[in-house]
Parts: sequence; structure tokens; C-alpha cells
Amino acid sequence: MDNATRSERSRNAVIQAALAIIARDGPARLTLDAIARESGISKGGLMHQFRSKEAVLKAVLEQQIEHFEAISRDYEAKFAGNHPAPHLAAQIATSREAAVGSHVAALAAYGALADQPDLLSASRKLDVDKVQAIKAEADDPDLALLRWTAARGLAITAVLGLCPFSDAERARLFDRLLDNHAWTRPATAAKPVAAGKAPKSR
Amino acid sequence: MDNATRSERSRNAVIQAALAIIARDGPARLTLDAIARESGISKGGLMHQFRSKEAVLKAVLEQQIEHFEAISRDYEAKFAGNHPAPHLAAQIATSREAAVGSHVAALAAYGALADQPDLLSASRKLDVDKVQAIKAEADDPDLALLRWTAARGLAITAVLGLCPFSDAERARLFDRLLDNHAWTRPATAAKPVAAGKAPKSR
DNA sequence: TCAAAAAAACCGACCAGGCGGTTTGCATTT
DNA sequence: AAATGCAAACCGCCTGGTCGGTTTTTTTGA
Repeated sequence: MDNATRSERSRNAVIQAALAIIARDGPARLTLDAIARESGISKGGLMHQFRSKEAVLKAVLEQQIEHFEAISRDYEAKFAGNHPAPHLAAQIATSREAAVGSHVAALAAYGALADQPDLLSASRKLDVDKVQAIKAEADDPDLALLRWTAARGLAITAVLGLCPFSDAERARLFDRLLDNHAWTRPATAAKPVAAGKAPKSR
Repeated sequence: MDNATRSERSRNAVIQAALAIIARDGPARLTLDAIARESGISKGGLMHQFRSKEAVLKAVLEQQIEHFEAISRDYEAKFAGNHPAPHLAAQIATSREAAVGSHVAALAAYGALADQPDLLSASRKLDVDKVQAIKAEADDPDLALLRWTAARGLAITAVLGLCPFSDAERARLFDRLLDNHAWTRPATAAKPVAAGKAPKSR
């Protein structure tokens, strides 16, 4: 087998093994030996592909981020044009996916955050862009941001097992968040409540 | 010194030490030896007061939960009577406090969640009650829940360092969440979007 | 074209340090 | 004198990471 694809295969097996362990046993049991065992690769091989455990974590996180970025892109494409606020809708829909899927993503983040908080800076950076897009397209930017935040909160709490809502209730709330004409800007509120920043021109 | 108060003092010192370590070094560095060192109590003494590390974690979490419960009660008292939705307002205000304070609370939760997810069930149980109260007092229950969720999300992401907003922006969003007359129910939406559950009588 | 050599992928035993927890012994309360 | 609170040395396990050696692929150069 080709050398490059060999490495690729191994690295991939490692990432999948790590995700499986996190999903099955929790982030606390994600050890290098466990990863080696689960992936069928020896520890030496594992350490050849990833210099350290942190490197493995990083790869896992990047994979998960890319996974949800892809979903996000799909929704963006789907909503573009025929939706009054496509970016917002796409992000809410993506959060909904994160909330229902196997909760691996944030549990991985969890494990990472405990040791290396900066591994998540990448994710936050992506969020900044999305926030920009949501603000730009919004009639009432703060309202849009809050809808996004609510969706985010719903997803994170669900993944972390902190969500006090039933599945049905959560689904209903996501629907409401997505239902654009349930969120018309109240006539009285342009409302930049005292907060230094000058209200953006638009 | 009295025996009971001596124990009390020690237990308290341990909890404070644990919080200090989490805030300063992160949850990963919260070891029994570190707690003993930081609190000035020997490891033997520590293990005499707490049977295991899990017991320490539990005590720390309970302390933090009580801390925010107290804040919550204060706001409840403040808003009761003179506010159209006192419970909701109180919870949003409490979340705001959590977002600005030192981020110890959720980092503690973090450390706990990695090993013992059930330690947080207490917190979730309290949330269920709050959700009930918010629903009961609301004109548009789902809207109220979403405002609560948004506040929650804002707080959690801030604490975890995942919030893409600036401090000023976050403050503005909290203000908006609290501003009750910016959240009138849209005329068109009673809106129980298809979701099995019959709309509660309330 | 094809060995030979270099490099890359891989293996699995090994190790040092850190960790949660125990034990033994002593001082102070009850 | 019994019990409680505390001290400090100690223990075994687990974990991340290393190391010498083997196999497989790639490069070299005659």
C-alpha cells in the first residue's frame, strides 16, 4: 500500500477509535493505550502518527469541527436565496443536528478543554464569522444573535446532559427558533440599550 | 477549639482551596495532594473529612449550586410583585452574574462531568423546577423558555470560553433578554408546532 | 532494471512520575 | 479511655511517553 494512504488510514483509524471510546466510555477513559487497542494499531505506531495525546485530541476536534461545518454548509446552500435570514436558519438547524446526534462532539471538546483550552479557539473563531454573517443579514441583529444563542445553548446543554427539556420539548423549541415569522421585530425596539458601542449604521 | 467547628473549618478550607486551584490552574490540576497543600491541611486530614476525591467534588459543586441559588432567591424577591415575569427575570439576571463572575462554577462542573456525570443531576433537577415556574407565569411559554435558554447559553459559553461576543456585546444581549416589553408575543403565534404533546391547559 | 540502502511506518516491552487512597502514629476533645 | 481530628510516610496502579528493533515502502545509482 502507498505510504501516504497508509498514514492516512492509520490516522483516520485513530480518530475513529478515539470517538468510539469517548462515546462508549466517556472522555476520562480516553487513554493512549485504549486508543491503540481500539484502533488495532500498536502504541508505537500511534505515537509515530501523533506526537502526543494532545495532538490526537486536536485531530479529533478538527474532525468534529469539519463534520459540523459540512452540515452547516449544506444548510446554507439549502436556505440561500429562498430564506429571509439564511445564515441564521442554517446555524440553528446545525445546532439542532448537534443536539440530536450522538453527543460525541462536545464530549470531545470537554476532554480537551480540561487540559488545553486553546484547542477550542479554532471553533470560536469560526463562530465569530458566523455571528458576523447573522448580524449582517438581520433586520434586528440583536434578536437574531439571541436566537442563535438560544439554539447554541439548547445544543450544548443537551450534549452535556444539562438540558431540563424533554426531547419533544426541545424539538418544539428548535422549531419555534426556526420559524422566522414568529420573530418579527417588536415595533418599539430598535433598542440599543446603553452600551458604549454606537449602533451600526444599517 | 470545638470539635464540630474544627471539622467545619477544615471542610470549608478544602472547598475554598479546591475552588482556588480550579480557578488558577484549571480542573485538570485539581488533585488531592494539591488540595491538601493549598488548604494547609495534611492529606490524611483531607481524607478524614472526605472519603474520596469524588466526595470533595460533590461538596464543591453543592457549594457553587447554593451560591447561585442564593443569588437567584435574591432576584426572585426583588422582582416578585412588580414584574410581569419575575421568575424568568430572576433566572436571566442570575445567568448574567454567572457569566461575569470568575468562571469557577462551570469549570468545577466540568471537572466533575468528566468522571461522574450524575453529580450534576442535582443541578438539572433544580432547573426543572425553574422551568416550571417560568412556564407557569408566561404569556407565551415557549418564548419565555427560549429567553431563558438564551441566557443560559450566554452564561455557559462565557464560562467555558466559547462565547464569540465581546463583554459589551454580551451585556447588551443580557439587557435585551431582560427587557420584557421587547418580547411581546407575536399576534400570529400561539403556535404549538406539530409535536405530539397536546398544548398544556395552563 | 534492479539490488542495495535509506526512509518511513509500525511494533510491543519498558519506564518514570503522578495519582487516589491507605496506614500508622500522635495530639486534642469528649 | 474512647473517639475524633490530624500528620506524614507509604503503596500500587495507571498513564503518557520512550526506545530498540522489525517490516514495508521509496529512493538511489550503476
